[in-house]
Amino acid sequence: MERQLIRQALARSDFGSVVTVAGWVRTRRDSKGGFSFIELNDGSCFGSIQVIADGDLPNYESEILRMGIGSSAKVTGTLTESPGQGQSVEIKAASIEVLGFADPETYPLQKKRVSFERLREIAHLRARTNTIGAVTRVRNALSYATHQFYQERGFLYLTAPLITASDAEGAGEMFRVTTIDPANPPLTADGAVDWSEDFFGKPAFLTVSGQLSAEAYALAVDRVYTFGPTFRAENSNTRRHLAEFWMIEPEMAFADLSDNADLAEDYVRYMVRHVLNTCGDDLEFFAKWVDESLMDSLAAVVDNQFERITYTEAVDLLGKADRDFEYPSTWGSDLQAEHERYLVEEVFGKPVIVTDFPFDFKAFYMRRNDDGKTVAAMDVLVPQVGEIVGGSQREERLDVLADSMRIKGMDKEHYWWYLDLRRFGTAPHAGFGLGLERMVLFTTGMQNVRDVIPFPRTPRNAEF
RNA sequence: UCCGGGGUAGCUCAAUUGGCAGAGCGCCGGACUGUUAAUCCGUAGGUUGUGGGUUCGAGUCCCACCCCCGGAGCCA
Repeated sequence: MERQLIRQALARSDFGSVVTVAGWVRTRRDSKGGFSFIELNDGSCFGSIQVIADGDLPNYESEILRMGIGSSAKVTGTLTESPGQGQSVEIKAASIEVLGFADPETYPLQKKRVSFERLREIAHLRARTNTIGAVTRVRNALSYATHQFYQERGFLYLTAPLITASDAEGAGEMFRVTTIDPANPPLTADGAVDWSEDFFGKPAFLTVSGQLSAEAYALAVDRVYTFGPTFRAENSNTRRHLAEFWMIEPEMAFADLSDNADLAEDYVRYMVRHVLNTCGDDLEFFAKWVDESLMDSLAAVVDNQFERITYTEAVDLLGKADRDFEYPSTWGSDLQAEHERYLVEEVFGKPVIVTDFPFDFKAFYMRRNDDGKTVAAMDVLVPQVGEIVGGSQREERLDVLADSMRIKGMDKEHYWWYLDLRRFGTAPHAGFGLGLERMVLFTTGMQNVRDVIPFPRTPRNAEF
């Protein structure tokens, strides 16, 4: 007898057929009429399947009545139309094989709602909850849609290295990768750690971005995307930041900032459509229990063009705003979170792409505009989450790039190969990074990135 | 890292001026029921984050530290 996923069994209507499913008990309700209702879930879909366990079953008293929430079982029985409310299909069990009991005294999940904070402490079990199960399926759908979107458009999937010897990729503090024994490091003559003795013969770190690698490949095979983990050793304690997170970074040759913004907008809309098409039950759950405005937010992405404004226009809008900000916005200072939220949530009510930021507070690789003050950068901002995409047209002119690096105080020697890309057959190109966890937040209405990645890494937290 | 809030039963929380540590839910036992976050009755369940201090007496006041959450910064 072939076992089926519960998703497949629930979709059937050939009542009378024999089916086999397996999963974990979500609830058990006993009837002293001599039988029990067992809701079994295997994570293949939001719903559980109701199993009717009759008292005649040989192991009814000995096992089934001891089978609490979290127990695992394999059930074979007859698919029947359910007379009860809340489900159309159920299984009248012919046999129930208990695979693993879960002691209700010590099993940490209960039928009642458990706080997200508590679930983080039992991250190895939290995927068995409605919410985290739904998050897991949406996250998967976004990943699938990502590959589909880029593959359809001729982008090559690029596996960028996770270990880098660039000591500054321009995006925050880095984790060091070393094989040196910290208790007994090799030392130079002046007593400092001798990194030339380390595994790579120089200091090495976990990557903060695959962008530089992606640029090299885009300037050879036209368009690529990376999709992998990224690491930031910042002491960030917010609901939007992780020390290890997943980022998708497309990079296109022969493309400018406008092409880049088009790609980002198409990509985000593509993902939202895919989730709407494939995760209906999960979204319904989020809209009911997590974020009542979720469907409106998603509809705003599908039905509208994103608003596009320049940084300068944004500062003007903020200056005219009829409200007080904690920090005033002046041209030349970066937009504060409160400014971004005002623009996205109050002025436009849909995603906003802000472009052309001042050179002073943006990265060295961004292409300098003709005005001499701004660079061809862009941020995509969405309601609730804020910045979900950051990108730019890259500086393809060797002399300008070298000048920008000089102004930013960077050592050109470390970037010799990056400069080579401009020295030999340079071309206009552009790309961006999209944070997967932030995208999951946006598509689920969840509030905290720590709840939308399987095992979150944050300062002082890497238990699982 | 900075600012604010918090840490009391398995979970979510209460505890007046410093005066006998409580409730709901869950678990367990019983009743009842084609049930749906079932309902009703009952039992058990505590090193009040850690370490000091003040006091006849500290969950409560003082000092130090740890951890969690939210906001800010860093950014995706």
